[in-house]
Amino acid sequence: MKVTREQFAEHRERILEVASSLFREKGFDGIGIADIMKAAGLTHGGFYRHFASKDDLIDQASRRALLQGAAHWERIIGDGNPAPAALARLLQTYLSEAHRDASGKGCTIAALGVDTSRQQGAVRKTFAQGLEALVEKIAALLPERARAARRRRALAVFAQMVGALVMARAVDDPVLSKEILTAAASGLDARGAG
Amino acid sequence: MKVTREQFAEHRERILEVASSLFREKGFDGIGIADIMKAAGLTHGGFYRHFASKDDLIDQASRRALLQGAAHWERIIGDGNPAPAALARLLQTYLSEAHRDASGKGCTIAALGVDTSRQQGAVRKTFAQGLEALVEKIAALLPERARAARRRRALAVFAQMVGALVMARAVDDPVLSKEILTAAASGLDARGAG
DNA sequence: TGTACATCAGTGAACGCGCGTTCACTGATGTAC
DNA sequence: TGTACATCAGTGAACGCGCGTTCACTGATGTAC
Repeated sequence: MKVTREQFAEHRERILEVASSLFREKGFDGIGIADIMKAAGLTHGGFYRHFASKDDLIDQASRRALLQGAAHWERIIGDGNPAPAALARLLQTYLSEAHRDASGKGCTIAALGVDTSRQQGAVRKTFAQGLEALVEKIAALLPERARAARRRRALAVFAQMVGALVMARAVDDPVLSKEILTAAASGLDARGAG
Repeated sequence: MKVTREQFAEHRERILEVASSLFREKGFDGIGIADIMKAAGLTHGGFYRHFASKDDLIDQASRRALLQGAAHWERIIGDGNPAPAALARLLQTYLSEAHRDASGKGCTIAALGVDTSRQQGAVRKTFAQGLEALVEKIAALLPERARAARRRRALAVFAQMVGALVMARAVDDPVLSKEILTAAASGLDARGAG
């Protein structure tokens, strides 16, 4: 049966929300339309009233996840003063066991970057834009005078964050996993202060 | 028809070789048994004479890819003297556009780390062991006196390498992609020399 | 404000397809004598 | 060394299953009057 315009919009939001989480958890290939719709409290047939295809959902859900990630970073960073403390807060949160164990609610770059590199179409551009936004937030917290130097180091810092999370999630040994997170955090803290 | 013992062993090697490459390129879910066997010059039916299941192949192909990766690193590093030059060589190779564009022949951690974190079973242990081996090779090139400090920084350095490769592959903008690789390389070079 | 009706969001069965896996069969291998 | 035969690697059809997508249908919505 038809639903109100508001309900339709709510359903769409719910599908995007659920999809952005399940994609991050299980990968683009690891979760199907039917399960996403079920998780959103709907049946799979109605999916195509909201999205043109799974690829369309992949792009839009990724965009949403990246935007929410940037908003989350903003909350952690606050006004960004003092910068070293704000950067330390970001690193501590990002390189935590909690973040490692909650991929569905966590960083989209770390969770879906590899999946995206295997994808063709709109998602790859969406990812580049999402990545740029996060890199800029890191750059704003770095001490270098020159804008180019800040950006260069922001890219390196973010790479280390993403790589550490990917590695910490891949290994099965909890001691090694924690060691990876700690090593990356301490390495970046030491530099962030300099 | 039956084949000689040597041919059987060759076929097994060829399946592993092809699988280790195709998995890295397309992910564990992105390539099927039939296509792997076809790429190895065989038909899919014979697969189960060689491996118990796809999961079994995933584990064994990953192990092979990780071992070959370690061997490749050894060739790049050489005798490891002088250490800063050896580390610089490793970074230059790892963070090259060639490596970025050849995921099927490249680093298994960067290509399949995220896939592995979604997997359960033997692969995750295989990955932890493979990762340990690579980290040790980096640690041996670092200047820190204390073993623990070398290991800590080796983990951080490797995280940055992996993250940079993942990010460089995910974005569609070739300028940004190259920028990521360069930023990570210069960041690590500066520290490696210190 | 009330009524008639076109619209369309949602349902669930059905579609074709590709997947991992199984199976009967083939015929070369390699062993027993 | 030669022969008979059990073994088994490889083939290709077939299996059940889950996937993305389509479709006829339902009935509440929201618009035209």
